[in-house]
Parts: sequence; structure tokens; C-alpha cells
Amino acid sequence: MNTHTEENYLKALFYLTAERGEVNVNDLSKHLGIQMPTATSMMKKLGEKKLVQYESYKPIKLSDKGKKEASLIIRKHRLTEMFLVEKMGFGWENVHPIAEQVEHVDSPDFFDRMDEMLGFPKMDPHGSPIPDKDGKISWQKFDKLSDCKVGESAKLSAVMHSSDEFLKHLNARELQLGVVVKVISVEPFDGMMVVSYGKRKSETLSSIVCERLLVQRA
Amino acid sequence: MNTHTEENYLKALFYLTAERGEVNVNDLSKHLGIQMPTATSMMKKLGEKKLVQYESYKPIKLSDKGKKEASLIIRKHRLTEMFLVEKMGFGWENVHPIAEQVEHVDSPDFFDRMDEMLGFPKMDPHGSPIPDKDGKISWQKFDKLSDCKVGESAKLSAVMHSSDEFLKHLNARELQLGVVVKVISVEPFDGMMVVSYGKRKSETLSSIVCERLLVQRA
DNA sequence: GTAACGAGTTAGATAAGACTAACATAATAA
DNA sequence: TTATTATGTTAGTCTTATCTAACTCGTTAC
Repeated sequence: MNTHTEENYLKALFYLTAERGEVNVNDLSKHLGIQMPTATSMMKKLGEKKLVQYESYKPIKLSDKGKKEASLIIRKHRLTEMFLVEKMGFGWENVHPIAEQVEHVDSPDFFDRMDEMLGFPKMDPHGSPIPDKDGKISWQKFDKLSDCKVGESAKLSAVMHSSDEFLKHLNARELQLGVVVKVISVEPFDGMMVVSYGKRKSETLSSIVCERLLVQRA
Repeated sequence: MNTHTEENYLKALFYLTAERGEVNVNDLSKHLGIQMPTATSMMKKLGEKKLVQYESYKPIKLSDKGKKEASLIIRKHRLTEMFLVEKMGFGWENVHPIAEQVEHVDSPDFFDRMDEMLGFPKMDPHGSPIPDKDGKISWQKFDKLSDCKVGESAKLSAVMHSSDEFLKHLNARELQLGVVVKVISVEPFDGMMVVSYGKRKSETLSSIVCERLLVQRA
């Protein structure tokens, strides 16, 4: 069994690998808000436990074992988020800090029961895939809304880097997963988009927002 | 804010005080499965934080502040147990170890939501009172089944020292909270009781069990 | 091709929470 | 009342996870 701290390092490595391809000590320490020597010494430790492949001055890689353990923590996190939203009535912008704590609970039964009550969901409230019991993730390919052309319609399917503020921004515009958005116009200079969906016939979204909205084209 | 470890000490002190009146370092260390010096040093620390009144070689007392903090952790524990049983379908014999972990989650909203979903329950699945948001506990006076006389009827209202094995023992006899039990006979030598309830017309209970069953006389 | 800077490591310190060994106090029994 | 036993404390060590300061490696700029 790993400590909570070790679990948090594994999770961070998993996310950073998915996001940036390669992870170095600097990225990792910034992501976790710690100093570099702390990260270095933890990498040595996780290296000894065969959870990462670590050699001085080289990029850090999760081993297969490390990937699996990270996935299983992420599974617990995402199941918890889904449970909080679907069964306990929380808003999708409020569940992260709670799930961040509950994910460390050591009780397969607890999470299996959530899974069952939720009907074995494939996605969390932000559209991120929930790993299965073996830690396997079925990656779905989404397009960014920012890649859609004028006239195209697409279903909002997931959000990237879901922060509190970003999700509140979407809430204020009634942008929920499942909504079908049509691109009315794109500002060539800054990529700002005017879109229509539901009752909203002309909503303007910044390119920053459009980059972070993942969609399935109609 | 206190650490998980400190929270566990506060909880232990609260339970031991309720149970034995006075707590000494030896009791505390045995209860928590640690060595005495570890308990001594933690008592000094909690003393500095004004959570306990501690003087060398004297019994340990929780301060009012310490009592309140302990109650609030117990509140989270018991709400969680109730939630696991009522909303997630766990057996009352399986919820303790999960609640032991979930109780340390720092999120008033999370527990308030449980409370609300449960209809603001006064008792946990074992009949123990759930402290209110101020940490106040409404103690209810129960009799032990072992104090009842032949011919008396009483409603099973709570259990003491609810361990896994004890609860399974009750499950096997369909003894749930709320069941009305009638005392058929008492063995004078060892206090063993023959009782009837529901469909069970003649069930024999050891005095150990009867001592731990708390009832309200009819 | 070397200087400078960013990234990474080593060494040593600290705090929390545990331990053991050794000593001290208090309560109990003879 | 003294000896014995149980309880409690002190001192010192260990591990985990963090830090700072100082040194090293590597890459980019000139």
C-alpha cells in the first residue's frame, strides 16, 4: 500500500504525462506546489518501489505498475465526483476538493457500491473517462470547439482543466454536457466564437473557453 | 485544524471518558494500539493546543474545546455510518472501517448534505446519538436487556461496543434495532436469557450479549 | 566556445508521529 | 514500612515528507 502522499505523486505524474507527454522534476514540483528536491527524493523512492522509471537528469516515466495504481486512484476520484453530482446533488464545480479527499479511502466495497448505484458510468461529471477496475481507460477522441467551422454543430462532451472558475463561467451560460452548440461566426483575429444552443441564440465565447470545450461533431 | 492523528486521539479520549469516567495514559495507549511514551507526548501537544487538561501522573481530561472537536468528528463518523446503511445499502456490521476514514474529510457541505438526505437523524445505525452541528449530544437513557425481569418486554434501541462479530451474532438471530423482545426466562447461575420476538419464540442469549443490548422498557 | 541561466541533485535541517531503553512515581501487598 | 508491580516520563532514534543552501549538469546566447 502507498501513502496518501505517494498516491498524489502518482496521480500528478499520470495527469502531466497525458497532458505534456514528458514529465520533468520541475513540472512535477510546480504542479504539486512543492520544491524540486522534495520531488527528486520522492522519485527515488517511487523508483525503488518500481512505480516509476527514474534516472538522474532524465524525464520521469510511470512504470506499468505505476500507471495502473494511478488509474485506480483516478477511478476512485471520478466515481466520487459522479456520486456527489448524481446522488448527492452537488454542482460539478464543487466536487473536486471533496473527491480529492475521498479518493484516498481504502475500501473497494465503498467505490464498487457507488459504481453500481450510478449504473457503472463511463464518464465523470466533466466528461473525463472513469477507469475500470483493472485501471484501463477507454480514451475517447474529442474535438475542440475551437476547431469547428462556421455552420457546424457539435455536442458538448467534456471539458479540459475543469477549474471552479471555468465551470462557474459555463454554468452562467447554461453550458452543460450534452448541449448541442452551433457555430454562428468566428472572429478571425482572436478566435472568439458566437454560438447558439438551446434558448441562447447568440452567445459569445472567448477562444480560451473554446479551446477547453471538447465536443463530438454532429 | 488538527491532523488525522490528533483527531483520533480526541475521539479515543471522548469514548474512554464516556465509558470509564477517567482516562489515563495506559488506557489511551492500549485503546489506540500505541506505546505509552507516544501517548504521553501527544498529551503534551494537545495540552499546548488547549484541547486537553494534562498534568504529569494525573488522569487526562478533555477541555470544553477538546470535547466539542471530538463531538464534531463523532458526528461525521455517525452520519457517515448512517448514510452507508440507509443510502448505500451496507450492513451495520460493515460500516465502521469506512466511516473511520471518511470522518476525516474536511467538508462541512459533504456531511450537511448527508444529514439532509437522511432527514436529520438523531441516531446512528447502532443506536448511538449523532451530535448536532455545535457538537451537543442528547444522551438518552437506556436500560440493559440484562436488567429486565422475566415477563418484561422492551424495545431494542441500541448496542454497546458494536464490533463486527457482535453485530453478525445479532444478524444471525434477526435482532435489529426496533425489535420488541420479551423475557421468557433467566438462568440464575450465569444470567443467560431465553427471549421471544417476531417469529422467534424461544431464542437463548448469553449474559454477555444481554449486557450489551440497550433497550427501552415497554 | 565559454558564460550564464535554468533544471536537477546533494547535503543537512526540521516537524510529526511513531518506537525502545532506561529511569521515576504511585499504588499495592507483605 | 518497605518491597514489588504497574503506570508514567525522559531521552534518544527512526521514518516520512517537507524545507533551504549550495553545488552540478546541460543548453542556449553571444
